[in-house]
Amino acid sequence: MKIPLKKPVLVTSALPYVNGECHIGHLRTYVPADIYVRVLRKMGYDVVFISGSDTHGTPIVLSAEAQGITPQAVVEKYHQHFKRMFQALNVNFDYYGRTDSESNHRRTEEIVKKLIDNGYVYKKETKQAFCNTCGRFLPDRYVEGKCPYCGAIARGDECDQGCGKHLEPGEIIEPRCKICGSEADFKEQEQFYFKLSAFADFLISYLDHLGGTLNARNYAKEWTRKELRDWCVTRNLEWGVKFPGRGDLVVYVWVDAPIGYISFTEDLIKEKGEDEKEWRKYWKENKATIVHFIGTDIIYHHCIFWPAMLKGAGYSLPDAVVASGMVKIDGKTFSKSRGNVVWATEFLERFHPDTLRYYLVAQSSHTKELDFSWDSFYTRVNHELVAILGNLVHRVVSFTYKNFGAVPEGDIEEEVFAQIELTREEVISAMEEYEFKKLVDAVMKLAYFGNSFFQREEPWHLIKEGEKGRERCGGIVKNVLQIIKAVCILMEAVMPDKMAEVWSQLGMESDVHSVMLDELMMPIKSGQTLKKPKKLFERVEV
RNA sequence: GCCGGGGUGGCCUAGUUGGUUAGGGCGCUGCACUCAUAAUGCAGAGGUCACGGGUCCGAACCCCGUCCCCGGCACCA
Repeated sequence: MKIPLKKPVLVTSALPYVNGECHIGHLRTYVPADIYVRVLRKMGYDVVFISGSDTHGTPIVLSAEAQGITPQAVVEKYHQHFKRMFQALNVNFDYYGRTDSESNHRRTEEIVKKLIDNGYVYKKETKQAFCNTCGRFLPDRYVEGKCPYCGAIARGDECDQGCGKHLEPGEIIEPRCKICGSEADFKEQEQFYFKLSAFADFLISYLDHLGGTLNARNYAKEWTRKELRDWCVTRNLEWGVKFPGRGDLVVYVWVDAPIGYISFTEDLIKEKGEDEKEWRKYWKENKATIVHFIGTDIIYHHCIFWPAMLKGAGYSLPDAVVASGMVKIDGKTFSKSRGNVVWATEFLERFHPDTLRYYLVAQSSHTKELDFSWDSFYTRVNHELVAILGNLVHRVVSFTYKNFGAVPEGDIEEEVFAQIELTREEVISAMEEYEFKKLVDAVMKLAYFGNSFFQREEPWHLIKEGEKGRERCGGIVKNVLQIIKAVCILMEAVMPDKMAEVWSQLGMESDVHSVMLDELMMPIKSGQTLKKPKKLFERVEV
């Protein structure tokens, strides 16, 4: 999707649910979002990048109980953990909030009230499983019993191991509490529902124009072909945003979580000291382009539920939803309980964050499943980062440093400019397609061209062939330094630390993080002193 | 069951409206080079594009049928 340059862009990254540590599955969504933002800025866009912790909901309450601490304490612990991880990985949000903030409570209440006023939320009596031992209502997923259709063991909402049928509340036979194991029974309980069914026509036409990746759009369209059922948007919990006028109910987490996108924008505006009304530009007046980065697991919430809520409450609608595929490990599904998981901390103790950033986008197309294996990681680091990119930088900078000490005189050849220009175009179209693999492939191809060019011209011979040879040699070297400079600018979004290192080795004075794409075609300055070369990446051994 | 995405040389994979000898990477073989982290460069071998039929001057790509793999199926973050 081409984004109009005149509008500001708001990029959001899915909110991590803070009841556990960060793993590479999370990063598969956040790293590309960060890359996207960095490239957009280099292209001249005015971008705001936000995210935050999703702090409410039953799992956090249960996890707190299990540890004998408050939900606040659980949230605090993992909120800080995620903040540290993002910092360590150079995922630079302009604002990273949390959904239990005062501003998010206020915005959620405002939106829910608006939905009630507009007639999109109604009251309904439902049967709710109640555990007498735990003394509380149970969400359907914490109810276990027998399927009334096939007799298999089933969950409260679905016969997940038997016939696969969806179960209505109250249908399951011999319900038990999954938490304590004792018998549960059903009680009548008042809940509030969101009239999703009223938005069917709206969603069908909305999805036709929605930008982003095809997987998100296709999944969502599929839902609109079926009957859209109304959503129960309240829960019997203490922890969460109180439903207006009801002290005993909180709103369902999927209501207040995406509203975080709005309240975090407000918080950012406030933090920047701008006019408090500035956020309206993004969320009320349609004056910005809104892009959501998510995983395929929450497409339903972002492409169906969320736009319907926004529409119903009179807010601006997202322009694009970019959904990344799930991560597998050695071909197997992620599973914390089976230990089939790679934690971010574990990774960062052993490797540089930029190698992970590179791997995550280089390994597979964004919308496809990514099958992580240490073997494929080592191959990419050793054969691509060390052998192609690191080697190009090291051989050329070393050679120049030793023989010239500074960038030599010479003109940039047409062939080199053409190659850089081609790469620039490939990078831009990769962004329009949300294909981050195409970005790294294009830049690696440019590095490959650099190696090939250097090899072909054999400057190590020229340098020994008198004054004429030395002059010619300098010209060659300058051309390859220009290629490295271009690689730096284009790859900064993927490996910000490493490219800053190269930038400094080249003796550049500016900041590679804020350099624009226009710099690509500006010849590197002759006479600029190089820094003492250092290996860029270390080989990793199996 | 329904829906979606796939099945391309030993492995991974590109192929956007059908059009010259189906691209790339890993691995493999040979040669060159020594500035560089035994890194690089050049060249080469290797494919009935799941299977059967059809449309067309022409199909990996379109249509029909068959087989296989993966994912989703709603209140789950």
